Amino acid sequence: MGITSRDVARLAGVSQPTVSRALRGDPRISAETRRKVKEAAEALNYVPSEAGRSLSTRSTKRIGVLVTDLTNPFYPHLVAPLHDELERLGYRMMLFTERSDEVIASERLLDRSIDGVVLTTTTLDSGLPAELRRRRLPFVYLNRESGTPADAAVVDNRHGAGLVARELAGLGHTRIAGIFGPDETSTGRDREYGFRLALAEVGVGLPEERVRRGPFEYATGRDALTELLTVDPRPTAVFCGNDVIALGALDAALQAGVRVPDELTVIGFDDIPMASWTAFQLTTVRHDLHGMARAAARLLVARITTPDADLERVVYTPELILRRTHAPAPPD
Amino acid sequence: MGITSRDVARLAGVSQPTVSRALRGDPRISAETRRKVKEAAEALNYVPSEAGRSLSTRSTKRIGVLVTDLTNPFYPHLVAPLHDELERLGYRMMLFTERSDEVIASERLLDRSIDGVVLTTTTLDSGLPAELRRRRLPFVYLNRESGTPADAAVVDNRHGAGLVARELAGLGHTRIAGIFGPDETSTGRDREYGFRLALAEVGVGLPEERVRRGPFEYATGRDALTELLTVDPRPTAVFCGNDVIALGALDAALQAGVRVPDELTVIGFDDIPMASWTAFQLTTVRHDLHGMARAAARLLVARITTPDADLERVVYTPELILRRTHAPAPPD
DNA sequence: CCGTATCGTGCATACGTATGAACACTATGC
DNA sequence: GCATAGTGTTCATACGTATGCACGATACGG
Repeated sequence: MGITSRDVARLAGVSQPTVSRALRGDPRISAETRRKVKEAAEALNYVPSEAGRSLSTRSTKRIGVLVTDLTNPFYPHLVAPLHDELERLGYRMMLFTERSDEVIASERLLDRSIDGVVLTTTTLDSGLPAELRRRRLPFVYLNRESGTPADAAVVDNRHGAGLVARELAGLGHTRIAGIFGPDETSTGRDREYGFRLALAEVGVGLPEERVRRGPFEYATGRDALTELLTVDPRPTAVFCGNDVIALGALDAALQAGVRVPDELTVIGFDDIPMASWTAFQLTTVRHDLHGMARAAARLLVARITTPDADLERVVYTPELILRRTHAPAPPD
Repeated sequence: MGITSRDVARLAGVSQPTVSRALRGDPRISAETRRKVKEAAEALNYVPSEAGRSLSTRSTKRIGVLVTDLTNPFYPHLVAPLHDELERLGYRMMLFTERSDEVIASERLLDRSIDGVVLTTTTLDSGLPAELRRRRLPFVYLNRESGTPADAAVVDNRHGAGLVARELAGLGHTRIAGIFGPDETSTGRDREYGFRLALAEVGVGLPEERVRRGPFEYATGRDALTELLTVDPRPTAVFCGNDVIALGALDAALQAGVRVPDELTVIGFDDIPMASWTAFQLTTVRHDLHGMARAAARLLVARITTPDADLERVVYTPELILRRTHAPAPPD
């Protein structure tokens, strides 16, 4: 069924290795032979077998990308530029979407069907990074990271959260709430830590009763804010672990009839495109999402090419984007 | 570097073929031998090479999925269940996101690195389906389809659009507008056609000046509605080719200070989760998005298994979901 | 006690490409 | 006119798994 290099060789009147070399651009093949081979390949619609090539070269030019949940509006903004950059570098993307890292670990990543892995949603307690390291399968952290050392493309989450804390303090807020990501993620933990640290510096407290944590999802923000609105006295501002949580919070406020920003300030993190929709106009922390994804692709490919180079960590510095969901603290 | 079946064979004191058979569950292998082999494989952390297997079996257990743009909130709701169902059926997903089908065609799909293809965003003028057919690479249409016959999992778009037309007519709207998808997509065309047909039946016109078309994106709805609001007299209702366009339209109305639904009725199509957010409460046409994606996976796998079976077409019937963006036509 | 099933395993090989090494052949220099 | 260098191609083989076929071992019936 499939046309092989041998078929091309027969038609072109050369040997199979010559076909391989001619098509791969080996300089030792004469222009004349190359022309003949290319013509024959064209005529037969020859496409080299990926499996054959992989087996021979021990490289698949494929990268595995792990993401928990594509329907979360955040991840596509990471995956899309990652995909494009990988293609640009001559690699293809294999997407693995699983709730937990562990499920994927052994079989699926280790059958030599991929040359490397991009981890976008690792948790700090995941055994996967260590396992990949042990197996010498190159990988890179994107967005989140964990204790096992590896190349990484991440945001300075603490700094970004600090910007928010100081802005809120400057607006006179003192009853501040937080809806953070999971404590077992670096993004969840660092954003909370940076926020607390900066608040403490300006003398504002963040009691546990005004703190909620959960997955970086719409439902987390919606449900958490609904709860927080019942706390008495009610918080006047809430910092959300990411934009998606913030959108959930905005929705809950709308539902509850609480006016944003007059009665409640809401601030997110990431600045995904939806944050700028008229319906939301979310004040948030912006960072170079696309650049970060592309950097991860480059780091990984570099690691595959030169496995023993020093580890590299690309850290993006975020900035505060002031839209319409923040306002001075209302008088009591 | 990689552990091969030969290494396992050596440790277990059997031949390489026996390892292959034992691990694949060949009934001819004795329980005792199988135990020995499994132990050895375990001890060495053996994982069979995907390339070796593919080369030998001429099957990769991989499916290519073509999607134009993951950052469009619609597609993840198609891709996620598709991914899960494919995994359930023992296949992995390779994602190809490209603006145009053509780019992908030859090399990337035809190097025998995938066993089949799911087309989610084919255009009617794409040459890809015919090419795949010619090359005998199994494929299935999901969501959209085109002239080249193949298995398909789709929605009865005309019916759904008809529901909207009749609802609008029942609410007394006469100055109706439409923001449809691209004319070269089956979903764009069928939804427009079904809408026009049903409107004609109830004697309502849809003049070209109140019609816009564009990609199924937020920006399309936003920009098109901004324009439509300048048409005099202004339309009192607008049907959007999908929910994402409708969200753009809602945002444009908000921006322009036009109250929905009092001054303008907006109706979408698909009922993606965001449509039910409090900020939108979009009236729309619901269909079984997940079921459709799973059906496509099953159809494709069936086609791969039995290439000569009759073509199958799974058509889902949609229903109207009345939320808060529709109202009776305002008095002139 | 031998022939014959039956069962379990090994042997040989196929799958398609890539590549080091060998081998022709031509051109060059003395 | 012969050794030498350089060029273009073929030969042989590796990569890792799966599978048809042959073959040895065991059990069983006659």
